[in-house]
Amino acid sequence: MSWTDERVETLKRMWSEGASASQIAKELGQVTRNAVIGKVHRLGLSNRVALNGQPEGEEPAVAEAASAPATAPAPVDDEDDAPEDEELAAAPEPEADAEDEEEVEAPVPFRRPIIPAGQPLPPQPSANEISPEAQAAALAVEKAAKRLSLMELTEKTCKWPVGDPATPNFWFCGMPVQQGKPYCEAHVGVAFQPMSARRDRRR
DNA sequence: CCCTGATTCGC
DNA sequence: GCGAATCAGG
Repeated sequence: MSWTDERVETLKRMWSEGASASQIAKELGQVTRNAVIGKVHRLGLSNRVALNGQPEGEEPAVAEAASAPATAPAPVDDEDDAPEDEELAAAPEPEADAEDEEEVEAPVPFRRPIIPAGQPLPPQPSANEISPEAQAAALAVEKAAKRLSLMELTEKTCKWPVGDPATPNFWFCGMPVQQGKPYCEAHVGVAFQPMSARRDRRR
C-alpha cells in the first residue's frame, strides 16, 4: 500500500481531528501506526500541541507561504494550509474534576458486614481507614458504574465488587481499569492506600 | 502492561 | 519517501 491522495487526505483529516496514530492506522488499514507517524512528520503536520521552547535551537523561523513554484497546482481559496496560527491548536483536555465537597466527612454508605457462608470477603479496606477523598471518588464512580456481572468482567474492566455477593444487588464496577491495575482509577484509590495516609486514622 | 508521539536510519 | 525499531513519556 502506498500513500495515495485519498489516504493522505484521510490521514490529514483524522490527525487534525485529534485521532491517534494507531487509530488512523487502523482506519486506513495495511499500515502501522509507525507508518502513520512517519508520514505525519514528513507532511510537516506534526505538533498538534505547541509545547516547546527549549534547548533545541531553531524551529519556528520560516513559514514558506509562497515557496512552492514547483508543479504543484496553486491552491486557490482553500481554507487549508494556515501554519501561522501559533495560538491555535488547543488540545482537548477532558480533565475536569469538579470536586465540590464542603463536608468531607462521608458517612460510609457501602459495606455490608453480613457474610453469608462464612468465607471472608476480599480484602476490602475497612471504611474507617479510607481517605475521605478516595471514598468520595469511589462513591461517585459507583453511581455511574457499569454494574457488570462476574461473567462480563475482562482484563479491561474494573473488578471492584459492590454490594453483597449473596444478593441480586451484587455487581462489579466495570469502569475502564487503570493500566496494569485490576481496578478503575477511583477504586485503585481506595484499594491502594499509602501507608502514610492510612496511618493512625481513628474511627 | 497498556498506550502515546518522536526520532533514527537502512532500505 | 517509507516505515520498523527504538526511544521517551504517561
